[in-house]
Amino acid sequence: MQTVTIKILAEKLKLSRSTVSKALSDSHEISQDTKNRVLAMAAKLDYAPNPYASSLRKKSSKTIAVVIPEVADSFFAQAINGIEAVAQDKGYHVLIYLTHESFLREKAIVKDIQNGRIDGVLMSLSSETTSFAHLHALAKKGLPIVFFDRVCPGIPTATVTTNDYAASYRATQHLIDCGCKKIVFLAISKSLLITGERLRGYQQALTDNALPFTPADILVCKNDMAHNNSLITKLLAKPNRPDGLLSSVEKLATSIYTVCNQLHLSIPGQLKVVCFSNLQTAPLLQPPLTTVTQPAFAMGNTAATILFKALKKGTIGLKNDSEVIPSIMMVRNSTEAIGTPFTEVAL
Amino acid sequence: MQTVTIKILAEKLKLSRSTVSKALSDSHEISQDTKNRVLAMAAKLDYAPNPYASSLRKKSSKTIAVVIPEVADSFFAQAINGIEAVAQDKGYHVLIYLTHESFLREKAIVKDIQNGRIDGVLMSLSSETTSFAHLHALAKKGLPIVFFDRVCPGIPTATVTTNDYAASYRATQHLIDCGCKKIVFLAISKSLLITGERLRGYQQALTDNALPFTPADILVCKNDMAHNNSLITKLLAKPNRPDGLLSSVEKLATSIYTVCNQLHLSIPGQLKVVCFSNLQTAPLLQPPLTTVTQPAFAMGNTAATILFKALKKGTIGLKNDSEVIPSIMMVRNSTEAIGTPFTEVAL
DNA sequence: GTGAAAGCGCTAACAT
DNA sequence: ATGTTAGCGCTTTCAC
Repeated sequence: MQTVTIKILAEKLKLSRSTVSKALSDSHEISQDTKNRVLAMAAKLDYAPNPYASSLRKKSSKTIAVVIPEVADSFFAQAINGIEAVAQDKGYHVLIYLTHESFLREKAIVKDIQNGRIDGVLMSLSSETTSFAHLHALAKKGLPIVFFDRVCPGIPTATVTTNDYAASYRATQHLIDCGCKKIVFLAISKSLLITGERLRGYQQALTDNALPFTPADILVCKNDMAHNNSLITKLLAKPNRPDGLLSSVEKLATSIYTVCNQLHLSIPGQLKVVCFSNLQTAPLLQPPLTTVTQPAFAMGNTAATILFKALKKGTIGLKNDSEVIPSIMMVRNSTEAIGTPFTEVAL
Repeated sequence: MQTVTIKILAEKLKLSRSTVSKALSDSHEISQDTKNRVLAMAAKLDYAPNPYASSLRKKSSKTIAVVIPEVADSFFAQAINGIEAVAQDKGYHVLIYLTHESFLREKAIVKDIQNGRIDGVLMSLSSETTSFAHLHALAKKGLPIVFFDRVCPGIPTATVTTNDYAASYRATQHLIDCGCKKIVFLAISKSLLITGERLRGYQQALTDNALPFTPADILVCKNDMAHNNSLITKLLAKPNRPDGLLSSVEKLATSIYTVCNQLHLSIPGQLKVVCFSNLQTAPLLQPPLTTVTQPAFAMGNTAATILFKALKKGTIGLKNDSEVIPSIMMVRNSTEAIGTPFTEVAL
């Protein structure tokens, strides 16, 4: 089966290729009459332009890359929806790359997209990433990058984050208000900026309430559920176990609840729990989980909007502007006694 | 900044472009010595091949499209992981397109990927899709397609599904075994083949147990949570409300639980619930949810494997083979009294 | 308003 | 083993 090209259209219409090309892109130098004829023939023959020929020539591909750790995570899934909404609107294609929290994969992916395949990048770092040479190399190519959520330090470009420090401070304060004396902070990385911010908020709240803090109050988990479950089991089986947990990672909520079930620890009676999480099912868990809910859709949407604006203007490199979209705390029964009405706290 | 091309490499090395090209692709007609020199220079100048030039010339792009309804859904998120694992392994890129259950979007997307941008398609239909002309057009172009989960009838190509009929029969039987006399079946579409299969299993189980069935026992929901909640509220507020629900869609579990909370209906006391769902949090809900869990990762993985096999062989069109990977039923407290141990049922 | 011609960067015949 | 040449399909000067 013969693929229909501009050349074929031109022959059928007894026009030159350039005229057909211009007509298809609605150039003002082509008469309306000719445009109509060309469009009609294109429709009739079901002509579809070859995107690679076009990209090669124009040095732009109408494609962006989204590089994220996971897709089976409510935050990133919702962020993708936000990105996709803008992309479909602007006629862009979205290549999705998953690092699975692996630094090596991230490096390989970043290297792989440096060759002109894409016009821009939306990215959230892997939890393992502590060196940034691969990203500096990417930025140096002049490829527009917008980091969202897990941003990269030291690269002068646009970022979209939420108010991690304030949210974490507020969540910790809430645990303290609920009577917690010993709160452990859970993370999956020590290096991510976002972890640092959340940790800082947590520590400041402790300090402001004259509560002690020791490095042992930070539990660093991995991207491995079995391993995390055993870490958390160890933590909660101790005689001097904490009476509050602040998890900076959505996926750890599952581990915490599972372990508490196994140990017959009651939430919130013996342990109060707050989790940074966008889980749809948070209100339906046993007990309903108090969450810091991030504006995932909006963050993806905003990041994409910034990127497309830069692409449109043809800016080489992006302004160093940082959007911050606030999170919301949803107070539920994992921190307060049964019967307390649900409260939503702006941050 | 000058992008490094084969031409530049050739000039620096005082070789011809074709020699460099062949050396880079490790052709046997090039001496080891030359290969080494070329590779060294390529590394030194940080040469990256232009994928569009290559795609244009070779008429293959090392890119596949994944067309699915949603990404914020455990089944599809896990399926993507399965697909991505194979794609990364084979060096393919993955374009993700979301239909959001809209037929119009699906048509637009399918049209958009028909132009040689991609080498193959993995697809799961939108719930609105009832006409298949756009997909026949796609198939006619000779583009390899593998349908998974929500397959398209009438297109002779490979498919990957789970044992929907058997799973649904077994789940219904389980509800009946738990004492249900009036079971309502929830779906988001009447047209999807998969819905039909699940409905068939449900009806057969009713018949085999001499239970009546009326069309009113099917509740067709939409892609709109507020609307679904009100539909389900209407269903459960009736005096002759059902005593069992079989939901063929993951996202409806949230609605069912939310409505039951509002109506103070106890699960499983007054209503027993089974849901086709891959939710990680199913065991942690109040009460733990009995699910039919689909092999999402394996289905994505298998679909991708079949596609890549076809791409490798250069088969025009795919064999009409259908893989079926069984689901598992996880019996939890939404169907059985508290205290009953968790049971896993092979299907 | 239309056409001729060059070239994006790469690959694959076909020489040598 | 290396080089010459043509061309993938499209866009874009530049000429008429």
